[in-house]
Amino acid sequence: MPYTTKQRRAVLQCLEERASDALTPGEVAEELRRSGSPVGLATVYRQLEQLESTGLLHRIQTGEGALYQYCPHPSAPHGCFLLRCESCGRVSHLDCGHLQTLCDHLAAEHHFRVDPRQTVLTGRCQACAGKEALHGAN
Amino acid sequence: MPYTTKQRRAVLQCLEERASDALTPGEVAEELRRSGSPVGLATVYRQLEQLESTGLLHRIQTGEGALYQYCPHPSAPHGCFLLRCESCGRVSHLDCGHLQTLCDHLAAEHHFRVDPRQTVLTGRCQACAGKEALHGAN
DNA sequence: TATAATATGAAAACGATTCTCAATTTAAAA
DNA sequence: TTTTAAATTGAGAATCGTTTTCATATTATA
Repeated sequence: MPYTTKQRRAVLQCLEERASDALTPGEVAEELRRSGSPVGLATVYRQLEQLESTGLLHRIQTGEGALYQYCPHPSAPHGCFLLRCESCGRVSHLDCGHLQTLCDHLAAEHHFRVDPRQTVLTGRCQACAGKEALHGAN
Repeated sequence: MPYTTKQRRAVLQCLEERASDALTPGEVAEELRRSGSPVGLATVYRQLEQLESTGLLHRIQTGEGALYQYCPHPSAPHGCFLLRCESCGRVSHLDCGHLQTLCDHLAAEHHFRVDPRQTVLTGRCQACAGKEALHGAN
């Protein structure tokens, strides 16, 4: 059974305080160092993995590595989906009936059970879509 | 402007012949070596990247690295979504009106434009969901 | 052909992540 | 409280996927 260590609490608190950001393990370690409670990078990795497996954190896999973000409603009945803007990197949470409807449809008609915890809808947020319409598209 | 080299053709042909599989760059290189037209790993990476950017290949990012799969309909009007079974790893293509409806809804109500080419719906296919119901869940 | 632009491949470099292992901390038992 | 066994820590080494380097080879064009 896992022990409750001060490193574990520090990692979770760090992500809770920056609940609107998705951070890399390195950024978490740096943040903790600056705030005066340094945690070894290996331990940061270990704790992030454990906290994710219990549902307290979201994990977002990008081409450059993993991001972790605090999960605001860890015990939602059906989990929640993530929207990630590939331009600014921001991740937002989406709890929308239409998505549930789609998942039901996929299960019934396409024999596929989507796992919301593993699925990230990637695209453009409004702000970034607007900017790119002005300047040259990307 | 890119040249049409024999390595480029070999990489694309390799993935076309195994259109139902998502392969790692290393697996592509190995396959080519075995089939008698070896291509350097660095070149495999370069060609996969280019072929993906033209829409001929899908790219799926996993925790262990990237997978590439032949795209059966590269010029679909709205792109297509991918379903990936996190148990057996198989990737299937989904061209479904319900998904388009959802994307329209997200754009209209949530101000977010999903990019199908960047989005992978991860979950369990029927076969794997069935197996796991029998044996211990995973 | 001659040439200029582009691609190749082997090896080195790189960066994210995992592993190793001795030292430390935790939680529960005595 | 002390003891004890299990679990965690952290620094550095190791691993692994990917990118870069650069001299050589290939491609398309003049």
